[in-house]
Amino acid sequence: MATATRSTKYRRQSDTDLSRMEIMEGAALCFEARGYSATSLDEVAARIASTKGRIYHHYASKAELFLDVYRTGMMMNFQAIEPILERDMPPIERLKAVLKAHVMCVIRTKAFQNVVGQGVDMLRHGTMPANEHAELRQLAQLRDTYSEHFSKVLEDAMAAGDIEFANIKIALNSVFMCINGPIVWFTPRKGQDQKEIEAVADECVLYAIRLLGYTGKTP
Amino acid sequence: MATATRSTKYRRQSDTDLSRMEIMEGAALCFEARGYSATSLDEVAARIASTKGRIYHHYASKAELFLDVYRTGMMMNFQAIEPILERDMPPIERLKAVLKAHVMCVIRTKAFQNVVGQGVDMLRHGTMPANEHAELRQLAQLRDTYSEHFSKVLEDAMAAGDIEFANIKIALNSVFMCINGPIVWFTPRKGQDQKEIEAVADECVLYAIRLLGYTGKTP
DNA sequence: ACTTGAACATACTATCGAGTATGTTGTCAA
DNA sequence: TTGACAACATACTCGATAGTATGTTCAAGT
Repeated sequence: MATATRSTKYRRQSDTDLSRMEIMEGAALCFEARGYSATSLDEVAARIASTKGRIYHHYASKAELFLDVYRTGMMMNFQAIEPILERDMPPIERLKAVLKAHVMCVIRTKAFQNVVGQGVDMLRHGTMPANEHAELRQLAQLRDTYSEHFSKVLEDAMAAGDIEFANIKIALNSVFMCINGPIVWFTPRKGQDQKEIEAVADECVLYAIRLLGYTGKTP
Repeated sequence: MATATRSTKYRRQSDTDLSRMEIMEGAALCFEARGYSATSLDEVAARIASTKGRIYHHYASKAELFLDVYRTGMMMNFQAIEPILERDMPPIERLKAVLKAHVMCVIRTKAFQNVVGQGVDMLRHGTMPANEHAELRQLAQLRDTYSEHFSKVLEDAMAAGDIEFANIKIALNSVFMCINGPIVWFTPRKGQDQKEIEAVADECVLYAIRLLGYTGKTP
């Protein structure tokens, strides 16, 4: 019986997760298109051919839904780069690989990454109700951790003499602006296959490492 | 009498412009902080220690106010770079100068530039009431013209052999992401003088031209 | 002095959307 | 089979805010 109960529980949990993911995907698209506050939950519901009741069954508030999309977007980023951080390779190659993985991830999860950006802004400007503000701060720490990973990779490559920059804060910000660019300007074309997308990503990575003073050869 | 009438008219026009500018500055700060739709006109009014009545005396709608801020932001950009475009100088130097001027301008007019960004997004995603949509398109054309100026400067520098890139659209987008970065991440410190701000701008420009393959010497 | 109109402020309306309360359906366990 | 509960849908409430209608002030023209 214990087994039966547990399997049931798991299946249900799985169903719930699926439903929440569907809601999040609709929400991410709406938030991306119109921004957090301009998006009504009725719109989100309509996008997934459903109703507001379903959303409120899974989320206590609009803010919680937003935060879940935010968190999920960050998780996608971590999953994209963490395997590479553990691999043993020359710093400059790791840098390239991490940048590439990030760009590919943001292109694939564009809507979610846009929400992440909105979340960062929200914290910066201190909007959003006070009760959810705490979770927003927590998520911002997650973002800082993510940023720290890049800092490390940058410093390693710097120490190896492959790149050079003056102020690491400005350099890192500029790199992020560059590799996050597709979130803003990338629009998927019809019939655009994986190869073409990779070509775009490669060019972004090229510009990002050039920005860091990489010349293509180790002098 | 004609003279008197005209001088009166001018003074009044000047007063009106001043009042509108004050409203726009408050609006720009609010829109930057909370986004277009999350910003109420009561907030904007409060920020300039005034009331909604004053805003509606000068603007027919919230959208019109937004569009005026947008337009003003673009004008600021044009005024920053146009003198340089007319100067006679080597392409690479002109490129550097234009980038520097742009960065200084966005730092100085941060809130307005943020609104410009929101306006671009709005057009891209087709939000905003249909009647104002036309003017939004018009403003987007202004933005395209601005972008065209940079394209020209890039191509000249490319022809002179000072920089090189694969796809000009991606390169230009990346450059813009980089030099518009301060709109997102720059926060003015107290007691930060002009010199320090220029140092930040210079570093942004450095990264932007590096991104374009500039090595510092003409090979 | 008095009229006029610009430049506001004040007081109100009407709508939209977040949140809630309640109803319906299907599934599983006992 | 029935009771319970998850997973929704439907139907409401209520506060916030864009927009409007009206009142007030003051400076300039006559």
